[in-house]
Amino acid sequence: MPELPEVESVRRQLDPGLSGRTVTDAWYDPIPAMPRQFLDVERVVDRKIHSVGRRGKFLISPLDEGLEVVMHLGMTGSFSFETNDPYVPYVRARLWLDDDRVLAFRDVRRFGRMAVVDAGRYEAIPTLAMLGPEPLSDDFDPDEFARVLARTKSPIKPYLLSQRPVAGVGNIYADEALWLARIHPTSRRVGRVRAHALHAAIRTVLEDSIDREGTTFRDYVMVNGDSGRNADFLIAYGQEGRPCPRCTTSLRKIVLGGRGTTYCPRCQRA
DNA sequence: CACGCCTCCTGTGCGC
DNA sequence: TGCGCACAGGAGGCGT
Repeated sequence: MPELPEVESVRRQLDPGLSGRTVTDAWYDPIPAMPRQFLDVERVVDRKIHSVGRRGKFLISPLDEGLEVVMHLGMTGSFSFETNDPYVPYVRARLWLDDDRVLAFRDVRRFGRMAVVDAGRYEAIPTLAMLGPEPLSDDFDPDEFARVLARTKSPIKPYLLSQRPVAGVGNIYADEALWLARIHPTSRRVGRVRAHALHAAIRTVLEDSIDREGTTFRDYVMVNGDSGRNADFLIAYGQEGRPCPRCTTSLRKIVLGGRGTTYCPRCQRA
């Protein structure tokens, strides 16, 4: 569930707590079944964290010595600074800091990831290596977006989820943006005009959600434990059977690329 | 080589 | 009440 607005909200709380801190020790839960969940994490020890940045859904922190730590929340990941609470289940990794605080990475489903890499070397993280432009930056250009969409034969929604045409859009905001731009999720031909509408819609739904600190259904919380406030504002995602706010047609749910997909069959034309 | 499908993981909620 | 199963959806990998 963490998509760009949720990761950005986490980043904003993580940055002041981690910037300038040196990691004094690191631990992670070694899972034979998922050997790639943690990659070279021990290299973070004795390194100073300069800042906490973000690309798409990835948190990226520059360290000393030309290193970076790359973190991904997966489906259920969350960060917190440990307190004296008796027992917090599903903590998969901990970083001890030089101000005596301990950063805990909690992740029920183990889809999250943490890796230390040479800065900018993302061969071990293919989605990051192929990541599309940052949607809220000038790198996300409407005309270029239209050209990229024109080149693919994939249905638009699964293509958005690939992170290649634009970074950070997941299942929730794909449904929201497609609804706003009036594009059918299975559409294989998105022309220039609709590409421009989708470009604007993606920015709108992401910015609005960031303003509300993300969408919480169950697992997503920020570093301070608070939930995001965007769930009450969703129009399409999870709203199957409710009337479309534009045309009152009942919203329909289908499975597309293995993902639940909700849209308005009347105003989102194929 | 782009694309579509399966898999990883675990808790939840539903139908029977 | 209990059981079994579909479902949730991030990204990685593999077959076509």
